Amino acid sequence: MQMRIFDSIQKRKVVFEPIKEGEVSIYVCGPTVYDDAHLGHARSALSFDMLNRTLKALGYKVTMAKNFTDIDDKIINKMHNSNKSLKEITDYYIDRYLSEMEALGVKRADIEPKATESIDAIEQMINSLIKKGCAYRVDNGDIYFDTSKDNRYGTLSHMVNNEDDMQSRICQSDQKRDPKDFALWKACSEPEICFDTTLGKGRPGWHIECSAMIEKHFDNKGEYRIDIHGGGADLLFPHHENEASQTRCATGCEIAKYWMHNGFVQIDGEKMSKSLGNSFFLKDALGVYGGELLRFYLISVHYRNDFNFNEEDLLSTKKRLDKLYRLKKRVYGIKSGTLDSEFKDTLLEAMSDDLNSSKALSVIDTMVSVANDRLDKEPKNRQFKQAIVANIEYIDTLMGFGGSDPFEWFQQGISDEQKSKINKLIAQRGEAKKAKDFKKADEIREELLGMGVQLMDTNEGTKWERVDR
RNA sequence: GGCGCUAUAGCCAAGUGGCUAAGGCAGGAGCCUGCAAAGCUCUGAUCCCCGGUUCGAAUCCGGGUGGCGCCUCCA
Repeated sequence: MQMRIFDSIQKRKVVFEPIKEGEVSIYVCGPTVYDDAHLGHARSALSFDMLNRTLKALGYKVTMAKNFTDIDDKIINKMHNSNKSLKEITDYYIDRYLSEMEALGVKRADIEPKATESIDAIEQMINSLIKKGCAYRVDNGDIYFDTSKDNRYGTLSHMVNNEDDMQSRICQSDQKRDPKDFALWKACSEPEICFDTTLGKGRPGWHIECSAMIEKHFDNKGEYRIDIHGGGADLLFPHHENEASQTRCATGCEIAKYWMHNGFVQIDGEKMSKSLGNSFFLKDALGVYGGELLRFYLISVHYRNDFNFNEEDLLSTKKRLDKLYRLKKRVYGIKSGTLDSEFKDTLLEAMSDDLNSSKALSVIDTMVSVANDRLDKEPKNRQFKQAIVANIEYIDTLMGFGGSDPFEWFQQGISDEQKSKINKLIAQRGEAKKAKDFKKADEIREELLGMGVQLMDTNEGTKWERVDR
């Protein structure tokens, strides 16, 4: 089975062909750690987590890098406003980011470089750019990249720059030779945020870190440095354009063979922003809905499309995931058996087609439906039950959901004390039912429903789930 | 102003030239059940509008209209 991905540069789906047979190198732009992660960070992380899992499932040896930008104007502002050190701020947000990503089931990257720990590579790359005449220093000590030296600048994003228009946007005091030029190195003197290097005292610009980190951590020496470079759709220009240009000028190589960009997240049809006051922090959403549901919801839309986050949709999507867990309850305690190869192939094929997670979910829906039907007809077919267990395990591995305990899933947020009360009432109802006192049995059922507990009489006895109304 | 994305049933959402346009939620009918719930079965779309290309288009091209994004820090 081959992997097909949509390459942002060619603007079409292409068959993925790795630089090295059987291996894939991926670099994804990570967050600037000056604030809590929002749903957009989650979307990006999930998109490339799916890529990672799918490539691994196809048998590739994947090396994935995701950086942390831990030196930046916004962080420095926060430092000045909060009286905290740079490291206190960045450590705090890196920790939070990692634990929130874990809650979403995002696998850790193999390499997690930080800008402040890559100064050597950054310095080396800037020096090399200066040597080649692709960078220049201005009066205040800042160093800029000279975009005019790269005749392929703009070929990545296809941005045609309108000079007249650009004029209005640049700051008058800027000493750039061309509006498109960007800072590689910002001179400064504040000790905590400056690095003493052969470039002078200063700190790196944003774009250079990714190029430098890729040089540092990946060692392909051919035409391309890495296989796939990913990030949010907004990064295509100027960030990725600049990265590509720097690497091209410094090394003569292209930075990445393929580029992938995930779509945006909107909230109730509006762009997320603090000023709008819409709750978009991942921590808030995780607190209310939990990581697994959030993951399931966010991957229900193809990664390249924009995502409109909406609580109503999220809750109807939960019912879809519930169905998987009800099936899991039906095979509870059964040992895993042989995976249904047709199911596995169909699911993996959907994901191999440019991460068509929407289609993958529909493949799972069908598996659940077929399994329920057959379990109704053959309730004692142990081998079939074992296959279902294996199927669900495979879903967990490839898609990253379905791995929780099915009873816990439906009983989240209910204390042991409440549970014993519920069980007592269920037992009482059982007695009433046995005595054919249906009036009393129904009263108890109503009482439980009032407590948010829905009963289900099954062959294996009465089960219950928490219901949200 | 420049560049680009998008428009599929009440809602969410796949499909990008050709059998009956996936799947989920909501709704309706049935089976099952003491009754429910769950589960299963059945049930819904001339694919934004107008032209064009083609034997054939939701799918390609042109023009509208609506929504959105990037061009400034941004996932």
